[in-house]
Amino acid sequence: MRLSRLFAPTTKEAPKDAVLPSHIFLVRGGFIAQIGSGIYNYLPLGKMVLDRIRSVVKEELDAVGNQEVLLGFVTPSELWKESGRYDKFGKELLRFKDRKNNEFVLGPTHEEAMVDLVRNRVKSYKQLPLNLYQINTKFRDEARPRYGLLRGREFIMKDGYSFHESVEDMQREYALMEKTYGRILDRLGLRYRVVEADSGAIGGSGSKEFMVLADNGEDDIVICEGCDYAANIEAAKRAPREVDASDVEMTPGSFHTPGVRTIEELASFFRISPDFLVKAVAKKAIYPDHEEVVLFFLRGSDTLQETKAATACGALELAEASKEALEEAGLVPGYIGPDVQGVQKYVDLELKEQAPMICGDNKPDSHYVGYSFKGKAFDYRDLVTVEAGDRCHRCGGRLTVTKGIEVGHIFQLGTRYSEALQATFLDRNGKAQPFVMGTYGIGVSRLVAVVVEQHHDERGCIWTEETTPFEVMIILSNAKDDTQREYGETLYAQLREKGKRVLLDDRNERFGFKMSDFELFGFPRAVIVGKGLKEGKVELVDRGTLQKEEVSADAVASRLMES
RNA sequence: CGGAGUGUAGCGCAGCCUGGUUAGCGCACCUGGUUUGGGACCAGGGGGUCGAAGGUUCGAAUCCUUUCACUCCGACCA
Repeated sequence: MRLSRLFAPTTKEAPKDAVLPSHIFLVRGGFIAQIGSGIYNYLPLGKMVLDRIRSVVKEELDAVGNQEVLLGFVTPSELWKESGRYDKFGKELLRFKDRKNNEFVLGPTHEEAMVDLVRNRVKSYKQLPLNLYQINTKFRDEARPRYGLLRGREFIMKDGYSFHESVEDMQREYALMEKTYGRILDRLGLRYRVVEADSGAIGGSGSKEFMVLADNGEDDIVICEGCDYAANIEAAKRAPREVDASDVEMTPGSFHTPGVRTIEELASFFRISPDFLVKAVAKKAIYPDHEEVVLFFLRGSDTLQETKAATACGALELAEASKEALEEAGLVPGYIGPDVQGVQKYVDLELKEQAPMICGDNKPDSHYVGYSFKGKAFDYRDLVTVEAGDRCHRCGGRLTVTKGIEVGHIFQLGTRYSEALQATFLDRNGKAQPFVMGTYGIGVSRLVAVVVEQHHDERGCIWTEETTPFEVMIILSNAKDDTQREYGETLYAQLREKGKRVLLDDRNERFGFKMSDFELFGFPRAVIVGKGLKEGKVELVDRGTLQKEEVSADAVASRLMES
């Protein structure tokens, strides 16, 4: 390709709302362009990167026996009603009607569609296992799209679904997918961690996320310094915090505490560590058909993890509970204690058997001192947010918290969808059984941004070998110089003949301009054809290090074929 | 979905408060020339329904109403 012919409009200025390097450089380098909120066009360079990532994904999946299909992007709402997700998915699901008034959705994920494809077509255990995937456009009407390709509304995802006759076989495939996803990310040149995850709305038992480590990540992940434990903060566990209660003495009873409502106020009022206080967190739990106030009790020094809390009470989501809602539920804000009646409540596991504690007394201006959880039958759940410095529940090592970007997610799905959609097969005994399923996703378009997020400098992108649109760029320092031009053309033809993906910058521009574009594009290396050519020399530039190396003009072609 | 902003040339912005001839600036673009190892210079040039609709007015980019889009903070987010 000649740069003079390539549609790659580079700019000096970034769009004013672009903050992340990936967003800035992809737009400035002419890889992508926004067409609507959270919707992007791919220009030739962006499309090349996308295709390279897509083919790495495809190669690795096909190598382990997965089969590619392509499902309709538009899905009849009927299927979503059948699975029960039509109501649950919320506003993210874009719904619309056709001319005949039939309802459709733009697929945000395709469990329903894939199960529908397989049901009544796969009828026997002899046809299992089966792992089908697609690489397709998805649409989620995100409340607030941002960060360029990282959180768009329209995006491209690889989503795979496997069908099995048993949980054991599904788990075998799940493990295989974990390995395969690792290989894909390795090939793309990304540093990542596999972390334990919350299964979320999609349902199912085990799930793991593939997190690319990046400062600008939206997810918090907990990593153990001592072993290989890693988890999304939403699912992270820790060893119970050690609390030394040996020299804490309390005489049980109510205590007048006017105006003391928060944990901080309470701690200074009693001159005691928040470890011995019981924090009551009230939330408005939103269910498909109603809303109600739910209480969560945890140690004063801990923070509620909302995802864990939502899972505990089975709510679709949790929202802030207003003071009025609390009072309506018969609660006394600021003075709520675990023995309160008439409200759904959960207590953190680490409070089990704890004593003595100070908690709300469920009446104004009063706390109860010397409270004991010993023998109390609450609904104990893991509710705390793990923090940096906590101890690993496996090895006791120190836990740290870092930022990551989710690029892959694998689920042990079970029979949730096959049952809902009545997708069954005949087992070895001739009995109808729902398929045991797994589901596996990779954010393909997100990976385009993620590669840049992890590989860039202040001048632009630095593509990895597997992701770069071109392996080498030939820069003619002065395109009007016949000697340079002839040499460059010959080298260009030579490399192309040998199958190299090469871009020739034949534009009549100044040297600095071309170098800046090269750095912005971020191809791994360039040959600079310039003044040294008279002495039979050209230069080889490495984009990563920006180091230049003088090479004999005759030898550069063979040098490039090595890399 | 709450709160706050912004829509003027491809991009970034000024002009609006205080209405008044032909709506400006930088970058980009086109032509000619000089340049050619780090985003050059000179000269000339093209490009705008001022987001849209309605209203006030002799007169609206500017004031008013409605509407649409985009952005930011938050909530939300397999």
